[in-house]
Amino acid sequence: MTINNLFIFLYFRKKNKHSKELNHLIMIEYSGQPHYLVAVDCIVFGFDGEHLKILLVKRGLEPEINKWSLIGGFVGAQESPDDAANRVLKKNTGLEGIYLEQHQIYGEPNRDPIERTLSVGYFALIDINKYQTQINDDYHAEWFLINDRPKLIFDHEQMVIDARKKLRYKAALHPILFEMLPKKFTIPQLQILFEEVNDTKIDTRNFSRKISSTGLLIKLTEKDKSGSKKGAFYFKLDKKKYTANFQAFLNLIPNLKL
Amino acid sequence: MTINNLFIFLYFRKKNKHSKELNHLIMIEYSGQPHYLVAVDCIVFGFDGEHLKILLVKRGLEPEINKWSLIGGFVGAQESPDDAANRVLKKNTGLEGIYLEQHQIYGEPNRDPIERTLSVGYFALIDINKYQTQINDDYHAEWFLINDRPKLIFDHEQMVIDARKKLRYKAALHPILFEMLPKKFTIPQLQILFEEVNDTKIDTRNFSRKISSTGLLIKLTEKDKSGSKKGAFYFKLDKKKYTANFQAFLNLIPNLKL
DNA sequence: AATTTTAAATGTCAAAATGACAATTAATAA
DNA sequence: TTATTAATTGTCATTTTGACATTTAAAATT
Repeated sequence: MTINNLFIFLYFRKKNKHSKELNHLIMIEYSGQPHYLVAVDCIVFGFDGEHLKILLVKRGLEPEINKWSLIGGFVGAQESPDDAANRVLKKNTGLEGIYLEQHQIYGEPNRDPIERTLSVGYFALIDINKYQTQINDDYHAEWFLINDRPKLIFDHEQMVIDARKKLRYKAALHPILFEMLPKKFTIPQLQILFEEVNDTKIDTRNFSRKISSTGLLIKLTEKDKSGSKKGAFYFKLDKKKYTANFQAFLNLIPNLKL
Repeated sequence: MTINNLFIFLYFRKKNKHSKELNHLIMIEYSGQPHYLVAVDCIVFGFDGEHLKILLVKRGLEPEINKWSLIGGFVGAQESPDDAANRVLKKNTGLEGIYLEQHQIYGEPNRDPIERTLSVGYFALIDINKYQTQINDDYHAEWFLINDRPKLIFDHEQMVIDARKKLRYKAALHPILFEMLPKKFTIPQLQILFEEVNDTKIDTRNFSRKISSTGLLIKLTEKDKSGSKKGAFYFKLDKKKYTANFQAFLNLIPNLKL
């Protein structure tokens, strides 16, 4: 009998002094159940202005030590899975307040060869530039092109595939891709990001019309001259409208097939 | 040291005979982690032709025995959470092959007062008529109007709220509501279901135009005379198109706000 | 048998959104 | 001054949408 099970027993002894039957029932139904490790794994997406990337780390524990893996960790006793995901993200990127979304649970009995572990998959979107300023090599994290990533441990490969699909889905309906851009960005930059995520070319004219019609962008006076002679105007998000319209549909991808 | 932890130790003794350091690392990082119970809870939606309903059961174990709860159970050692959800659904409804979708994990440290338990929330859609033929009273399951349900245990109340929101979201984009209708159904029936789920009135003419334009329905020669003198034609799903277009957007709700 | 009743099915039209395509503009480089 | 390059803005036919009205089929009533 483990400590946990003992605790249950005492708890109901106290509450139900006169019911032996009840104590018995608890022991069967609740305490006899198997316990598992619970982990979180984060698929961290970034955008370098040209391509979609993911952040991977070299795993620091057995099994599969030194193999590339998603950023993850076990869920501690005093934290929720969401808490755990935020914690490991901060540990590995130095960033707080990252856009983080619970995605799917991975729970095949033998997905971890050592011991049964269920993993809650998250996907995270971060501004790659923010990260680079805070980079420290303590955790051997590294950005990879999404289409040129190393083999990953366990079922992490599947997690990346699933998360990418979900990112595409979500980004078609909600303005989440801004999370991967700097505060000031240009329309051409934004379009490249959409094209990368959806693996498609978008007509420049129709794209900017749709983006403008959302009313989410505020045009700045400054221009980004790095990409062309003419320069492209910077925009920033209208945060009030962003929050208010987050659930609104955008449909930025023509002839969308998911 | 529990049996599980011992197992890990031996596993790496064997694989890494010459590395004491490695064995040490495993014990810290892997075995020292807390283990939790993992459960599934299913929000089962049904439609009786007039109103949206959910299926609840009287809980058969402490704590909160005899209180109303979602259909749930612990994840067994040899099954995935998906397996577990299908198992408990079959046990409580007699039905197999139910539409089932992983929804969200509920993992606040103190959500279960006895012992830390994480629960994977699922939502399920079933044809309420199919169920009624197989009903047995062994598990005290009962249908409740979604808007007139009893108080639920733990965080099940929140689960229902979340699942309902998700159902609405999903149903706006994908043809999932057919899962709650009999094989033969009429357009007016379908419309009432959409109205129930979205808590709104839809214009009859525009609705049938949109539904027709999906190409998902096949008109039958038979009519349902129960609702009117004229009778409404039965339709059935074009299963090939249903499967092929499942991911396609429908946007059946005008002025949708999620 | 003709008429009434009821809900189902179909029709109209102006406004908005979409997709395909081309011309103009602002800045630097030659 | 001109050429070059990418950013920006524009046109138009087609489709989709939302608001609204009429017709139709069958049973019930007179």
